[in-house]
Amino acid sequence: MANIDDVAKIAGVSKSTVSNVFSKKRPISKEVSQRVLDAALDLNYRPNYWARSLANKRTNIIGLNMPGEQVKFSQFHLGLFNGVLKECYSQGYRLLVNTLSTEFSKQVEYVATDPVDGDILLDPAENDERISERIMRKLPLVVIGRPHHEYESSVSYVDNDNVGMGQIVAEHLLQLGHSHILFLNTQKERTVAQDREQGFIKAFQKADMPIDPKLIVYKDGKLTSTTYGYQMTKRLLASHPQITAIITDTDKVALGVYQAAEELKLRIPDDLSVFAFSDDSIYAPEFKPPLTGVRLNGEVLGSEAAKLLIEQLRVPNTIVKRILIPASLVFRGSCAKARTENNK
Amino acid sequence: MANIDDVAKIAGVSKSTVSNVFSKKRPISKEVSQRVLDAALDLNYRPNYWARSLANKRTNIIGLNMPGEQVKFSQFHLGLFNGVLKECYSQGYRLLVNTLSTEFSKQVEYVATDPVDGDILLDPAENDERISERIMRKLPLVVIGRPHHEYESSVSYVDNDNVGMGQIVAEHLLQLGHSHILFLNTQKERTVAQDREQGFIKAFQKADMPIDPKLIVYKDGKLTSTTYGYQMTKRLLASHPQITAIITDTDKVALGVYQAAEELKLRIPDDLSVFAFSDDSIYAPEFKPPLTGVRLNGEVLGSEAAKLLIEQLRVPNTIVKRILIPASLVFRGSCAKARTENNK
DNA sequence: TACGATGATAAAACCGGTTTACTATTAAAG
DNA sequence: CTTTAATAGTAAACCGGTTTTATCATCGTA
Repeated sequence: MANIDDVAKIAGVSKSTVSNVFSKKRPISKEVSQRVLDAALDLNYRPNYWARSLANKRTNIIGLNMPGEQVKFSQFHLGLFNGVLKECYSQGYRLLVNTLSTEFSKQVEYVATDPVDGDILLDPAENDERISERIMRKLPLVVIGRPHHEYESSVSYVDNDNVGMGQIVAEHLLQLGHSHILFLNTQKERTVAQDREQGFIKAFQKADMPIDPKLIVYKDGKLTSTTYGYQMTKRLLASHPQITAIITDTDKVALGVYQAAEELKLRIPDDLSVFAFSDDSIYAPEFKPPLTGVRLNGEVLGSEAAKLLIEQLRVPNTIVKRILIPASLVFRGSCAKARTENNK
Repeated sequence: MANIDDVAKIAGVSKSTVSNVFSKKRPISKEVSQRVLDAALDLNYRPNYWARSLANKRTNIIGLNMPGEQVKFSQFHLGLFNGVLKECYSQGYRLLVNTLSTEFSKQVEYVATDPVDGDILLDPAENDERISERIMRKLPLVVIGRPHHEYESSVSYVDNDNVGMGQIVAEHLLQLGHSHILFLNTQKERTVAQDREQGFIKAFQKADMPIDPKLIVYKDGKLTSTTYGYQMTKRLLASHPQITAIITDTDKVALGVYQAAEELKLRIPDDLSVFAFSDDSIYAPEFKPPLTGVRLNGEVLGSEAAKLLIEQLRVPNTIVKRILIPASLVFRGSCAKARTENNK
């Protein structure tokens, strides 16, 4: 492959002139410019991306980083991904999807700086090494989802309005007359769990209704989602027969609820209303009855995150920002008015 | 950021020794190694990705390239994407998604070589510049989908077994007693159209049945898929009332067929069987009746493509390969036995 | 005519690694 | 006790760009 020296020689100019013709960092006279471009065309020359990045200390690539072993993209990620790409596309950035196995990235011969100008991080966890590492290295960073307290004020992030969502959902069910609502929350450590719960409680307080703390349960990380939904539904309905509605984290959990309900001969939604956060799955409409949930705007989340990051790259030292994306309910038929004493 | 010279100085060795400790290209004694690693840890040093790439002429990044303006990933792409990522993950490659707007990539200041070791190309087109360009530059390349004749024998590719699929579908319908089958094919220029048609015809020949060429129609690029399905169904059913089954390209086309059928008061599947290639959409199960189609193994397609490419990168001058992924029918209820004269 | 200012190009240093060619040391072989 | 071979490490060149500094011609102005 031809390099910048070859072009310089053919065009009869110095390499710095060729460089400036391509990078446009300094004006080069029309005639010389043309001579250089002609020579480049002749030799089929293009500036080398790596050499340029090395000298520029910029790559025009942003990274999308998902936690180690989890490589599966879901429907929600698809939207997110489309959002990020849309933004990259229009602003001239490439996207590097980074899901190297830890096995690889720990080996000495693979240790290296990341080949990106900045990163979008998914699913932040408590004491997330990925975050602390990037802060230490001063790498521009935007997190999708709320990071834990330790980083919350030092890192820009974009998140669903989980508090708001929790509240809206609870209010909706309260208005339908449900007063004993089982909340099958996700793992306690995750920030989503805490946020949704907070909204849930807020709705009860606003309505001046008492909350039974036993009706908020958390997923055990070891259980599969469906098993979790199934087991908890059976257990809690046995101990708390007053329950008329269940809020689940995902539709997979809801599937377990449906199974339990069938065994218990409870009709949905007549005897039991079921609600699921995240409308992201392709299965939601296939439930019988179709599952009511919220629409997570993955695409908006993605594009906002990308915008935020690119802004950081363009204008260094931008302040830390938080963006909350509101979500809307999607009514499908798995929620109904609470059964009253007479039709019980 | 600390660089290799800093580390060398602290550890009291030359930079080439540091380089060899990290790249492991030459053995360095245990003690010196340790001294270097300690110094690196102290300085929080990591080898610079771009400097390394420049010297090595390898990036360990593979590119996923979609045609210019089309940035939307669909359900099918999702599977494909998961397949590619799975392979990257286990083989230590990063994935660069490349969807820069042409507006950007044509500007002189953005012209550059691609920062990848090789590319996976989606949706090859006739006279595809992306292909010819990469062949010229000798960039390793794997195409997903069958490229046109000009490149077919010079480029490795992975594709669905469209010929086989066309044949299986036609055979299935023939066995159900349909003899007048309308084939709403996609644009004539696309290789998928040609392949599926070939399989379709093969099935008829094998069954020794005549084909009415008027019953194979092609999509006009300007129409939306649904309009295409709707208009063609109305037109062809009017001129050829013997038609008892319709094969469509996608479920969007099928939706148009369903609409037309409803207007014509034809019941599906009793009066009219409908089949759709590609099960990739989330809508297929939501049709009434649910749509019968084929399962495209996007994930397999993706992982096979990635494997092929990585093999090319590891072993230069590997021969050109073609991989066909078989697809399987998914029966859902939109196809039935052909109506016979008596129940017509 | 001489002066500083301006603009275009060139020469050389630099970005941060890898690699080649060479030297010094030690071990094994004859 | 040499000779040969293998091992460990280094200096310098190199990968292909960018950038700083220097050079030189041209121009307006005093």
